[in-house]
Amino acid sequence: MDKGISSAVIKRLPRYYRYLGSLLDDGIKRISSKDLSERMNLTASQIRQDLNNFGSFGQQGYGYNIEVLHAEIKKLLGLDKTYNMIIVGAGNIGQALLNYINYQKRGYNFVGVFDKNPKLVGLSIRGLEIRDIDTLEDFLGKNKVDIAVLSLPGNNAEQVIKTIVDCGVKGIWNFSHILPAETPDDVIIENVHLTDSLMTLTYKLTELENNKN
Amino acid sequence: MDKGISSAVIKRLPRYYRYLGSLLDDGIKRISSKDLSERMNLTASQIRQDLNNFGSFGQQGYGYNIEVLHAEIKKLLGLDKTYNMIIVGAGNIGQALLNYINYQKRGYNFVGVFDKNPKLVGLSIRGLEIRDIDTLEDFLGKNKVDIAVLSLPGNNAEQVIKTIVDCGVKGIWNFSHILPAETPDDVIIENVHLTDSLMTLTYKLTELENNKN
DNA sequence: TAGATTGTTAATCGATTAACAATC
DNA sequence: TAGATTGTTAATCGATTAACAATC
Repeated sequence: MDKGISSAVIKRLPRYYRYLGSLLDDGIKRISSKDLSERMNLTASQIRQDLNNFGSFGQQGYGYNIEVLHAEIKKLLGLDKTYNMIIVGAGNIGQALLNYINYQKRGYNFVGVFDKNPKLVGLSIRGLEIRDIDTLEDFLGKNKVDIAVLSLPGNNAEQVIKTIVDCGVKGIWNFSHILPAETPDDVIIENVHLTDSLMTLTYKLTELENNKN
Repeated sequence: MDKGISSAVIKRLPRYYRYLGSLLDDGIKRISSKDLSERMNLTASQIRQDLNNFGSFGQQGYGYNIEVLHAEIKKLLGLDKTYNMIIVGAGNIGQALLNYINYQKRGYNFVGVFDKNPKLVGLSIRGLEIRDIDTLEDFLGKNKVDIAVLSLPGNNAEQVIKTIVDCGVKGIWNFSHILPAETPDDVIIENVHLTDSLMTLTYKLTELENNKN
């Protein structure tokens, strides 16, 4: 039913959600597409177009009820549900995510942390014992896991992805540097390339420098 | 001179750089736009268009010399230079980045880490002593810093951004949740919203679920 | 040379912006 | 009611794809 929404629109949804959340925190009740567009640095037209992909959430002459719109987008993003998650790779990034995402108090339920380093296995972070990665397959057979976070070095990631996919996990949040292999259509992989982001920054810094001369 | 390159193209540059690096590692010497397009899941046309924004790096009948092209893109991304960097916020994310980016052995030079938590101040990570955030302004007055990494809670970030900008730092890699304030045109802020990425994943998982029914 | 593949122009496609009737 | 602002259609803009002459 929601099929065919352009990915440009989808990528803006979390941003709408953040801005609306912040307006809610400020106790603001309603907003027009024009006001929102000025805050978000978009056009009012684009906001209305984006939202109308999903429904008619506004009211002529009034604008949008922020609470309602926020809740609608929350639902669209699937944030009204809870997700069982595991972290594969308990290094700094894995630990950072465990602390950080937990803190957000959304519906993210961490049910397991895995690592292959014997020095880490057995330790606990945030009340979760780090398990040996060799027990991953067994664990996945016994527990429902919706999302696996891959925060381990790239060379190990390939085999882990295979295991995870074979065990029926549908969502992969991939911080590893592996180049995407073939995965089934019904598995969603979201790749995070932090270095890409840093390179974009250095590109722009370089451009700035060049334009000065 | 490089002014006016579309941001869609710029965002693809790091990806080209990664793929070419991986080909280099595999000892491959040359590649045609067609072959590369199949590996990267783009069209050959798009690759040629993208590259020709910056110059003519290929050769008819031959394709592209991978080593040359990789080096060219490296230069475009400003990765042939070195950057002095500081981390503001020595929590999990800050520490993860310090370890992780260092490991990459590119030209990223961490020259300082700051936090306001007295329990952290004075400790060392990766040979860098964590300094009190109150000494940030003083430090910036005495040291050239190109990029500041903001990995601290949003509520503190606003004041820190002001200090950093006032002290002439031109690049900000922002992991905090602050909504972007006004900054001068010659300051580049690259915002990383990890939760946005996770929300995109849950959106797609939800879409998948909906389409099944 | 013949084949391969680029660089580049033209055609197409999709996304953003503008305009406005509908209506709260 | 009059003013404000939506939802939506049409116009514009920009990015991607196709085509092909140039040339290694």
